[in-house]
Amino acid sequence: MPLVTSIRTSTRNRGSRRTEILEAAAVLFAARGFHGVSIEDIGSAVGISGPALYRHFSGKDALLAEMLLDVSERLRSAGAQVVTGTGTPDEMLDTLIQGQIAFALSHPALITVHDRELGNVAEPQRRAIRRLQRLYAEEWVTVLSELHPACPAADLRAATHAVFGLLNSTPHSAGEVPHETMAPLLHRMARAAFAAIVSGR
Amino acid sequence: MPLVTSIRTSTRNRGSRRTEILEAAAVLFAARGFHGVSIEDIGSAVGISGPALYRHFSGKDALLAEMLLDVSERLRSAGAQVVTGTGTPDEMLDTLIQGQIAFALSHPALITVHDRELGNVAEPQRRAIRRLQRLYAEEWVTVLSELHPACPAADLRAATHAVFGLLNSTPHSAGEVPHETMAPLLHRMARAAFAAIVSGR
DNA sequence: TGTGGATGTTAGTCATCATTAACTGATTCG
DNA sequence: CGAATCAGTTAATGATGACTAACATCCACA
Repeated sequence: MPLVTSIRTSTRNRGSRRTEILEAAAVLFAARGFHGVSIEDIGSAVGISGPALYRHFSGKDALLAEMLLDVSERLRSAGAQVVTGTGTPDEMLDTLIQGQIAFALSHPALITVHDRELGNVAEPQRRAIRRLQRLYAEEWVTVLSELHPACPAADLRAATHAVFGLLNSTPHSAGEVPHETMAPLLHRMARAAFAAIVSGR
Repeated sequence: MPLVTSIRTSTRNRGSRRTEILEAAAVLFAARGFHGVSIEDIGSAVGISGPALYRHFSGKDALLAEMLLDVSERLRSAGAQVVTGTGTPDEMLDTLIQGQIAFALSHPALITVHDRELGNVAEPQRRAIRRLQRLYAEEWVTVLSELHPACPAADLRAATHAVFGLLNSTPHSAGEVPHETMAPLLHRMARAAFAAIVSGR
């Protein structure tokens, strides 16, 4: 019995509820972990209550899976666009870094959930998410390998994950520094970290 | 009815069971999150079953709290020793980085739990853990502020957390590269990242 | 020798939670 | 105007899980 009858006039607001739920769930999952959040919690965060979620998702697991799949896909496709496009490897790396920073700063909860909760996704979709994550990381590694041809790919992979850790730290140290300061700071640190890969003492 | 009667001869192995439990729990918490692990899971991981844990800890919450308190305390005290000792700021920073890397490489599960699960600790002890974490970070900031006197403390704090993210990434990208390669790589990247704090383009 | 404490065990208990059922009001569209 | 579909609601249901109770061993030691 929705007391507030739909304010939205027409077109039925396609999918807005789904994304609204996904966003609220991301914040809750980031704060308390997947198993620490109940269906009722998520529902009441968007003003509906409990089992109404099943009108939009087939279950809690499916909700998490879709969230992670969506994030992984967005990152990977943004990355692919960079690598496909024109530019020197150096410029590509800058663009990749900038994209990751922009995403981490604007969707901190999603980033947090993204690298914490994969273990709670069941096997059919787990593999798909892992694959997208791997593809995304491989794009970074490909660019890096042009800048450091002598460096073993395994090291480049490790360095990439380390820089992901650096860039994704924003959700944890959030609020203290404005984005306009944070973004260039992180960018410089990431560039410098990559430049230090070379094993020259 | 312990079929295997105590192999340990004497002195009752003070507290060995406690630490054994803490270590097993850390691995499980890191993999599936605090709420994703049951008391029964932890018990069977150390060969006892379920409620036997209550002979060692007053509850699941207390177990997590003690785990985080212990890690935070170990890191902070190691950090304090560095800062108190002699040496140039540059050397101190190297020592701090080295200590963090050594800890992250040898206790990946603890590091993971440490920066994920604070939100699941209740308020009396949450504050204590936060305090230790803050003190530890402040030690890094103090050293950094001698190297970058012109830089605002807030930026140094953000940079410190970013480097924590970089160094603590090891658990996620583990196994691919041997420690002997990983440790110096991370060290170089961390040093370079800190050197890039200076806002000079 | 036998008593007490430390450690376990198994069998409840009580809450919480994901999911399903049954039912209701609106909107759209023929 | 209906009838269908969408998007909610509240009330079960069934599992799981934290914690407690009652009971058993073993070891140290007086």
